[in-house]
Amino acid sequence: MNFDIDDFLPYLLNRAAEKSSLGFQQEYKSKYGMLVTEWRVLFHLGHYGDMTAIDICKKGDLHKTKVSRAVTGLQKKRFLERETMRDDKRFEVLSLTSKGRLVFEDLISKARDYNATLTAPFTQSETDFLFKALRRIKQNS
Amino acid sequence: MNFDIDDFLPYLLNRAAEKSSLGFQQEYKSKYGMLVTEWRVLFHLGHYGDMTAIDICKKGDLHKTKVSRAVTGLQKKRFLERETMRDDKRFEVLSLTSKGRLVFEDLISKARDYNATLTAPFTQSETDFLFKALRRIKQNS
DNA sequence: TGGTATTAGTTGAAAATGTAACTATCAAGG
DNA sequence: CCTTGATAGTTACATTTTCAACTAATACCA
Repeated sequence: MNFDIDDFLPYLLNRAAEKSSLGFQQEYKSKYGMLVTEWRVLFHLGHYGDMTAIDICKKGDLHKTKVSRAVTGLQKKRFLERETMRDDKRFEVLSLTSKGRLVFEDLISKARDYNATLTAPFTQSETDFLFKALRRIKQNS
Repeated sequence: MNFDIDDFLPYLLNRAAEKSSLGFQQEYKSKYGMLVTEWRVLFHLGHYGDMTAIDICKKGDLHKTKVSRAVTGLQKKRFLERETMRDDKRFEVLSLTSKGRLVFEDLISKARDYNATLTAPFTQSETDFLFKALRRIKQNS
């Protein structure tokens, strides 16, 4: 077995991830001045509704310091607001502002298009398998 | 279409990549004190034989500053040596030392095992497709 | 030959990330 | 109550990464 660079899954995954991220980066970066983690946090809030930071950490495999900083950044941009929970003051509920929601709507539609472009070379069942396999790798590892 | 977090390919790829990298990290990190990029450079040299830094950049999608620093690190560990090319003094040929080669042999066999574990849930043809698809995504993006 | 543009590789500063320690709040048990 | 231990979130510091500028060598071309 000729074990090539592209045969080592973690490395191949990493390169595919980086390359595929590049094309979408300009959408949130140059247009809205956002960092990756900020876009991810916005994604969560837009998609799942109000959440606490720790919810986003768990759901998105993100470290809490990253989320903490992203939340600060999004707040500075007036994309979200935070409110301490009354019954447990350790928690802060994060919610998008109307401005933040507009940005989310714009980006999510771009994301859909971009996703479609990425999966265009594959049939529907191939795409389904690809996603299923990646989720499995993500969970098992 | 319910566009979930796990349905956005760049993000899913990123998470799969990070998770799958974790398990292998200890092999080169705790055992040999290497960084990811150092392991990747070692991988290239061990697999393809002597190369210049720029060759590794192109082949491995690595930025030249990363490679430059990784080469310095590997040299300090006495895993590789560099020699300026006589006919074009801008280039340096990088070659593994015998010590470096031993480390490579150790790690490459671990990498093979680890790869097998990761792909264990899939059939051979599923695995083949997965790799083919990832290479395609890497190239197309 | 001489001037300009490229290319290989390095370095320094700024930005981002990871780690660990920290504050504030709450829960549980005596 | 009061202590101990957990949890949400922030902050400080060290490590990495990124970006741009730099050196040294070569290529191109008038």
